[in-house]
Amino acid sequence: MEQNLRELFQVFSRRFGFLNKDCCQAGGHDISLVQSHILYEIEHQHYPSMQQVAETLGTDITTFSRQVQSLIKINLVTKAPDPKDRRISILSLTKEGKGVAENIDQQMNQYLDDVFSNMSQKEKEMVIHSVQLLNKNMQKTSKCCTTPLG
Amino acid sequence: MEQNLRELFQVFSRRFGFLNKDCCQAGGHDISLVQSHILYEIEHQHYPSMQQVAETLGTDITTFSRQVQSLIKINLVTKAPDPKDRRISILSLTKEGKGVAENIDQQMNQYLDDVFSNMSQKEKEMVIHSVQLLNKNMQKTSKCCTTPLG
DNA sequence: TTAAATACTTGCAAATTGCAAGTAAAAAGG
DNA sequence: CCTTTTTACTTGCAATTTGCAAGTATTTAA
Repeated sequence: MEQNLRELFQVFSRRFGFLNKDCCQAGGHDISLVQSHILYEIEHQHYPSMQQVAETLGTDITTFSRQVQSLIKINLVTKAPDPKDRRISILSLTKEGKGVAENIDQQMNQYLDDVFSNMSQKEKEMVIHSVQLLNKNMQKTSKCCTTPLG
Repeated sequence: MEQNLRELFQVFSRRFGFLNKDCCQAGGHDISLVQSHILYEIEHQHYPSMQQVAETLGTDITTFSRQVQSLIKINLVTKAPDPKDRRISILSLTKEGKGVAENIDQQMNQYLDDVFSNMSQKEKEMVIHSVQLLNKNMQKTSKCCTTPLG
């Protein structure tokens, strides 16, 4: 049973990874998977700094810096110095960036709806509750695999 | 609620990705994440061909070919022509490769046990059942994100 | 018995990576 | 106040990883 645990998660995680990959190519601007994750995080965090997003994604800051540059170049992201601490760069999505992020999000949710459409309401609630529980416990067990910002 | 669905999965998937990453570095030979996934799949499939594993992982076959070469070089994997069709290369783990894979697996399971240790037996069963259900339904919905070998 | 398909490998050139070493701004210490 | 240290980020560079195009070898189809 324990053995199956990792396998279960591995399969799910891979499938979800494929979904992410497919959606960032089909969805909007034909951006890379890494870029898609960056857009997602910028949208979900409240005026995050470079550090914060890089940390969340577990990316080296130098690599991240360059990825952001490329996103700025294609006009999906902007970077502005924090007025209270000018070392810090605050990231946000441009109107176009928001569009792309939303497009990806819609596609993913459409697929996920499809996945859930074969479940009963009870099952759906169970699954959601389960993953919530999983996330909560993974955060608690900070022994491993949690960047400070989780 | 729908919006939270993707977020839920995104967070879980990322955490599990970090676990995989950490474990392949701590676990055995300081191999890369990609290599860790390859070892895992070779172990779990029954005498797979190059194509099969590459397909499962969603990797381009040329990239995969080179990754396998590097794993052969460090003596974790062997490649043998299929006697029934000599175009096909059958992959298997060396004794050392099995050791590394097992090491990684133990570390991951130890972490996962830890995560589950704060749950009741009922909760644990629910979570397992949920992810099984999720996997089953994701496979069924082949619209997207499933390589032929899933 | 020749043509087409399959399984894989190599040549390249582009993209991605991370460490080391930089700049610039803020915080801490004296 | 002025110097030192720390923090946030950027660039140089060299190594790795990537995928397309074009190859070889073997098998299947015609």
